[in-house]
Amino acid sequence: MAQHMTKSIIKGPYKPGRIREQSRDLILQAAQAEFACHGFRGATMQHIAESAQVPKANIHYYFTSKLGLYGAVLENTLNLWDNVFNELSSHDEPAYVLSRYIDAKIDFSRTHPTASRLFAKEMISGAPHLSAYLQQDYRQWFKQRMSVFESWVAQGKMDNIDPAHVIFMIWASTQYYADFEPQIIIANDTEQLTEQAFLDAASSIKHIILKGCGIH
Amino acid sequence: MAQHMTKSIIKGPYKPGRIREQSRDLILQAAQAEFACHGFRGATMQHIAESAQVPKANIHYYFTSKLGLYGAVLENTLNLWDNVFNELSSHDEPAYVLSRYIDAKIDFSRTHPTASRLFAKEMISGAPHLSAYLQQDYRQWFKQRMSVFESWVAQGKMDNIDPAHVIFMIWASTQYYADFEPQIIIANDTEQLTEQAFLDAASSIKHIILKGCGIH
DNA sequence: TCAATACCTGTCTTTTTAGTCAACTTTTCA
DNA sequence: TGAAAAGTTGACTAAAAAGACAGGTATTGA
Repeated sequence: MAQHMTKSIIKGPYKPGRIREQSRDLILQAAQAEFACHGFRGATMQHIAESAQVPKANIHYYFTSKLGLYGAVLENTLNLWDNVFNELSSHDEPAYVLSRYIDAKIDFSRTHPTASRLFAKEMISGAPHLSAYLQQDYRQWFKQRMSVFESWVAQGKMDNIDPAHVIFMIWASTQYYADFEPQIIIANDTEQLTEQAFLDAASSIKHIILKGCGIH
Repeated sequence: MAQHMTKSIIKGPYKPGRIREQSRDLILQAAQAEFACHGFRGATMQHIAESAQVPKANIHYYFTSKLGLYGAVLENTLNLWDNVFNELSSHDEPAYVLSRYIDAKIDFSRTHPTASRLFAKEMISGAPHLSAYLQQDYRQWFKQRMSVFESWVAQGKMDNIDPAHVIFMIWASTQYYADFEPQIIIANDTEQLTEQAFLDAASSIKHIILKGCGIH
């Protein structure tokens, strides 16, 4: 019992499923980095195992296969996206809504660069594992936001621009700072991107998007 | 001799190096598609061989190794970029220069989507095979264009925005239509992107960038 | 405390992969 | 035209890959 208590203090109180959750998270995190860097085919279970510092067989205890692990990583990452997506809510003032959305997207690029890269890799490969998501949640979200933009155009609150291109521009510009980091680092003559660099980027993007769309 | 002539008519006149060039191009094209879709590690020589419809051993006759082939593909693709890069030339009228550049970039996304994706994949992986290029040609090009923008700002021809972010926004927005095609296709409720769709995208991007930067 | 359950991992198998090589055919040019 | 050079390829090797599995240890709750 004394032994158990000692371990308890170190590892935290016993709880069923606690170890499972902990181990899964550890593996998922290592897998996300590996898949983001090398894509599904280029990633290896051995590398993921080494990165997570667990034996390869342990990964197969928690995940059925490489594809199953990849699916779990994608699902895990999709939940993160959702929060940022919902930031672009319905509101009367386009300037307020778009500003907040751009800030949230840039912040996501800074705090979750591997998540951004994972999706970029998947998209570039033709999104073979995301078709269900794209057809469902994403499509619905996109249509809703489109109608919000259209109402703004109708109310004369912004220029008559196809909202789809505005949304694409915001996504492209904000994700660029996560996905194309090496290019930006070299252009900026720096070692790594500071938080201030991201804030400056957000500021420039907001200026160009808002003014460019005729939003006051 | 008659046999030779017959073949000559079909295959074209004999020329030293002709076969070499033809076979290399065939393989390079198949390799570009494979690397663009699956990345360096995820690509397999077997798939490239099948796609190019040559035996795998033939690839190794023309290219030293998988890495050598990848290097050749990258080099081949870099030359394409250069042409588009140089489109952003020095000129007195920012509206003219940026419009032409955005048009050229969007056209590149439409006509060379795999080239765009290849670079995107390489960048997302941390650009391990492009450091030499980034440190040399790219860095130099970037600095030159930056000074052009700065002179425009000094002359009051555009708003006082960090030019780096403007360039990044243009790149991000134009490449998005090649790299994130699946997302755009689903958002647009279409089967594939038409030339008109690219022209519309260019039009919207030009509107937002020019107006957003205060360029008349 | 003691089954029962959950968790862990070294070792093995099978498949896939990059790359080699020697025998072969086609092309070239003097 | 014929010998040298260039191009072609089926069959092979060695390494790396995903995954299976049995025999272990740790955790849990009654």
